[in-house]
Amino acid sequence: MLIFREIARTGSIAGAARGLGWTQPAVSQHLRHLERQAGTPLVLRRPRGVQLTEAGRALLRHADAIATRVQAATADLEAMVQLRAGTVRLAAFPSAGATLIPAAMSLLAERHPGLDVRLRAAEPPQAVAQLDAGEVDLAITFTHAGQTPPGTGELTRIPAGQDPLRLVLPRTHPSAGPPDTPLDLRALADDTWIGGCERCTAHLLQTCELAGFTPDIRHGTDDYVLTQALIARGLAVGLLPQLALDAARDPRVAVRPALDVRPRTLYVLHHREAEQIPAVRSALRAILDITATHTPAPTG
Amino acid sequence: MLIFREIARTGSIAGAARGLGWTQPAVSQHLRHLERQAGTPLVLRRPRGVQLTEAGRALLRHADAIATRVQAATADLEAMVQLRAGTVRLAAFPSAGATLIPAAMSLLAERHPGLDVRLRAAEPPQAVAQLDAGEVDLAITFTHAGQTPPGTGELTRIPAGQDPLRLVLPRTHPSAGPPDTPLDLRALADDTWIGGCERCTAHLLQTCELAGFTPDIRHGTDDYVLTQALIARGLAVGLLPQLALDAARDPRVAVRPALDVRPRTLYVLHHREAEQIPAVRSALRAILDITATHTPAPTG
DNA sequence: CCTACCCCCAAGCCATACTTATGGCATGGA
DNA sequence: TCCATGCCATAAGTATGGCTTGGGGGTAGG
Repeated sequence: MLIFREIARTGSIAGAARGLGWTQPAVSQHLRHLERQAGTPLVLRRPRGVQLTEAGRALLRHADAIATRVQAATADLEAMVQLRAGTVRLAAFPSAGATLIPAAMSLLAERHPGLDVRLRAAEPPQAVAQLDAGEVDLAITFTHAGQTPPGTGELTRIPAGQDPLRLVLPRTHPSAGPPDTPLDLRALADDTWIGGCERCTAHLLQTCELAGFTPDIRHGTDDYVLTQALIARGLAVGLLPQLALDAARDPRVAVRPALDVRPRTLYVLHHREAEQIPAVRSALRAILDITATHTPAPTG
Repeated sequence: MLIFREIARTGSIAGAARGLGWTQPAVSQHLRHLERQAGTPLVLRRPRGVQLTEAGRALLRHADAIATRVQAATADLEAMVQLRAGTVRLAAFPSAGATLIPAAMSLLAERHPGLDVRLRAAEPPQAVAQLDAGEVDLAITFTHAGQTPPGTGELTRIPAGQDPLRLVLPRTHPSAGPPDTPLDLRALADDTWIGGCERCTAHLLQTCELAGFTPDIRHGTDDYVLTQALIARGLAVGLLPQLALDAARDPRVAVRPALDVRPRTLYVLHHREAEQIPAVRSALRAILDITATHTPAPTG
């Protein structure tokens, strides 16, 4: 095709060969092959070169259109490679989606303004499911200490820092004391508790068992604003991740570090080959850049 | 390209291989090569097959458009090969253009209604020039006996019958006698003559010289209607080809065969390779079919 | 746990395609 | 008229690329 266009452009087979950096017989053979499968001559051989036949002119029109399309295709792909275009779909758990991810998206937009980044909030199990279904490219998830990390088989799991858990109390609570002093869980053994998401509640139960008591969990929600509202009213105490508090801190609650409670670990998950996709790779980099500066590295 | 479309269509490399009649690694290698020059993965390999990436979807759109264009190109070319489309440009001298060629065009239109046949009138030298310039595909020409046939080198010349010359006289002329009885030129040695085109006049002169006299040529035109009008008025006698009389016979003139005057020979000329062009070949056939039935075969 | 499916990798063989070399043909100038 | 120049076609050789076979890893489904 390209050969035929060059023949038409230069008006001779030898000229096309020069233009393509080939020898004259090579071009001649290609033309012959093309004419063979066309079933009709495409050019008339004249002493001073060649002249297109009607069929040749018809083919040339199509060849030009095809060349234009090929050029458009390569331009599109190149734009994606050069990160001037492309889409990345993210699934993140809410508290990360409200803190780390927006920061990463800003960073990414700064680095590559042409990228189209789309975020949807999803708890870890749902995020993994969406990743499996091909609905998102990256999943930002977490696991609490002692829980099995997500990602079955072909998913790549990248640790992305840790998120410490904080005890959240009513300001009026006897243990509401100095904010930066760690508080032993057992001080709240007789309080009313509010749990978080399913896995968070399970972790809370397990942690308290380790501390020697069974918490009286009467409320439950994965909404950290609701949780703090209840706590602010003195209706419960809770164990909230720092990210949730970063996202929305109710000024009416007291926060203290929890003694002997290990942080949750954040992960970014993706399909193994997805890292080769330029837009996905750059998004992953941006996320890891943000998490590296905003959360402590995982300890194990 | 086609391979990638098949992969996208079947959703797996192995499926594409089955569809193409190839083995799976062959398709895999092609895809790898395509991804290499694209610079980004085009599909994600999943356990149950593959899934197109964003770049893959973009490429697929272009590939579909290109495939459509390729299909259109092959359809166009096939239409030309099957004579459902195509153009033939003819140059013919006027008297043939008024008689044989219209008949041939009708025959051709009957055989291949889709063809676009275009005719322009041109005396033999001009017709050859137009053929050389690529302005027409076929030239219908003639030469009188003793003249050198046209066609220099790379042109193919096909004899297409002969066209006898007739003496044309006023009905009142003493020699106007029985129409089918040949008349000796010398009977008109003392008449006033009208010549035709340049080559026809030269032939007239030469023929009369051979007969032993020099004709008194006072008028000249290649318009055979005008010629007959002059003759009808008794202003001259002339030597006209039968085709010219077939085209327009003035009822006021007498026509007799000319004794010892050899007919002119008709030729169809074309570029050697032009015969491979379906539309041109079929037009040539039609013309030869007509001339074969309407004019005697050339004798030499 | 095993089978089936899909994909990748490595090695070998064959075909395609480009090259060099040669000849024919037409044009233009000495 | 002869030679020189360009163009194209053909033929033969070589090498690159591409397809095949054989083997392995991994994941779903029975």
